[in-house]
Amino acid sequence: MEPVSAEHVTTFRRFNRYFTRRIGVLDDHYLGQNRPLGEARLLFEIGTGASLKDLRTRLGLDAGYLSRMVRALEAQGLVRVSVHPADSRLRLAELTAAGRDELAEQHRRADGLAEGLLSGLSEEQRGRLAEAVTVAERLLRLAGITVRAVDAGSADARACLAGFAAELDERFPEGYDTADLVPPARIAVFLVAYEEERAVGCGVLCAPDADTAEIRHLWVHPEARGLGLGRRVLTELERAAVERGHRVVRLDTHEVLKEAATLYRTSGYAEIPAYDEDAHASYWFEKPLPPSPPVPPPVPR
Amino acid sequence: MEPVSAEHVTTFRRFNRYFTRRIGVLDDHYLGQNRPLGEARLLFEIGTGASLKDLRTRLGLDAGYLSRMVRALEAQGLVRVSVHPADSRLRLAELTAAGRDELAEQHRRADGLAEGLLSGLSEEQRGRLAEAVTVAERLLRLAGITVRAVDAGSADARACLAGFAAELDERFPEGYDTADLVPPARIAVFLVAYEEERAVGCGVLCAPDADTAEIRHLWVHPEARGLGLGRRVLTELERAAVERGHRVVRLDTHEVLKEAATLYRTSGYAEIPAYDEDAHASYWFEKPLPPSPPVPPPVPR
DNA sequence: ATATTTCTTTGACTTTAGTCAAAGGAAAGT
DNA sequence: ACTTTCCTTTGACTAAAGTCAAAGAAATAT
Repeated sequence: MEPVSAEHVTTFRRFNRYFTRRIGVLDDHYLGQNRPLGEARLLFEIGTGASLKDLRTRLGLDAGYLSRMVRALEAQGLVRVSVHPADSRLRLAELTAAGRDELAEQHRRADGLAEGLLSGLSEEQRGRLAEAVTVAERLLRLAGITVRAVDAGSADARACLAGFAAELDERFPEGYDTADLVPPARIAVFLVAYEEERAVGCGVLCAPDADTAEIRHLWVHPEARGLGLGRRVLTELERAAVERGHRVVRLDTHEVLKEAATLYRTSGYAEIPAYDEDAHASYWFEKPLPPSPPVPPPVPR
Repeated sequence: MEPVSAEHVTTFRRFNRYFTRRIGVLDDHYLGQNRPLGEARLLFEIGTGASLKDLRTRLGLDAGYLSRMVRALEAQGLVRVSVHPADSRLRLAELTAAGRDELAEQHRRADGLAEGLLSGLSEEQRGRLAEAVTVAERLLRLAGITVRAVDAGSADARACLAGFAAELDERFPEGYDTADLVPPARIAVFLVAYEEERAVGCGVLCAPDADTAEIRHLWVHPEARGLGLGRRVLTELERAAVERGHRVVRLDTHEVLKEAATLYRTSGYAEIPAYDEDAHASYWFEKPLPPSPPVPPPVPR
């Protein structure tokens, strides 16, 4: 959309360089006592147990290389390897007590180093640093999330709807039945947000008529909340509605979903009378859309 | 001093982990086309020219290893090596045109990646990210700076005083003569601030009498400004004064040094009448010190 | 039931990274 | 003038990291 200013690029790169030089050295994995970096990383990644396949993709390693490393850790008594119960082609790696001990020691050292570094600051400054890195992490995570239109029947789409329904079921005193989800046939656009290939949010656009679009099932995975992802998906849905030529978009929400109502109000939605008798709705909102299609974006690249 | 809260350690470590995983991969040096990381780093570090000795300490490499790598780059036509004009034991490495081209390409790629990442955010979010990383970088730099008492005649002490004098000479219309510096014999404590072994600031404590301490030549290297280092050195000087049993500390400053007066005022100093006729002073300040020695700190560790 | 795909293991490599010690030329200390 | 220290080069290594291909066992597709 907007071009990225050179100043922001410079600032960000300066930080990257400084940070990797200063802190990268104090990276957790370099603290694996006398262990080669690869093994230390592997130990860390196995954590509470993982299949070799997972480890391979997570660490981006060659299959042969990984196999040997895991066997080396096994020979050292740090890891136990078993056949995966569900699929006997897979191997499952888990830490032994000794492995957990070493990992714990690794964490203790990392804590010690971080503590040493932070001790050079006053408590107030530490607070400001903590806040700054929290903000930076949130924004970096958000920047790495992509929102894509997917088939409403795809596994990711269904997983998101299941997450959405499970959460409403918990939040509503009367529960929530997956039958109340919008039927796939009525879905015009299904957006899924991906964070590193994991589906972490969704939103559905329906088209009750040519003028009107309706947004439903806007949901963000609990682990991806607080990043501003809800707003991002909402914006993308509106963009899709504009592209499809709708002139107004409406949606409903319920008072138990406080954050939602705030999001809609601050996104230009105005409350309107009920347009249906959804049992799970207590507010109805509407927002006019700009004429479609907007000027085609200048495609910076 | 104050213990570091576990929460801050956790927050900071979480960020470290996330950042090195997400961004470390996009580290400048990994962008050295098909070049081994070591060579790419070396190319980057040579930049506008450096002695092998410098490179060795900056990169922390074995002398033999470095020598071979430089020769390899030379064989590839990226680097030119010559005898150092001032000391013929040293070798000077410089980039050739081809070397500069490759480095420029490396930078372009890094810029491109950073831009791609930032393009996932709105302009407003990018601004917030830039601000957050700027704050974080400042605080991390400050945290890495150590302030130590050194001999007033040491090279670092003299280098700082020279920097201080040169700056005043430039700022004062009438100039500043190094003869106006406090004579070494009258220096009770000389503190130097080190950032990664580089002297980046200083402060002098004199002791006109048993009750009174006087702070002079408080200075921070231009490249280390904005970190809060001036306040840090000031605090350390006051601590030294308390330890030595002084009951009050005074200092003077001049109106052309605006930042200084603000620092003193916000550090508990009150303006007092002139206690000398220093040509470079237009304000005089004083601050009472707590009784000495303060309760010995609880030494957390 | 057969072919194809997926996942892991093994063997046989290469490249990168790094260490250590000896040696020689140049500068600095005495 | 001398010894000592500093800086670089060279030889002779080792360890870590990574690649590629073949092969076998298990699951999936046809």
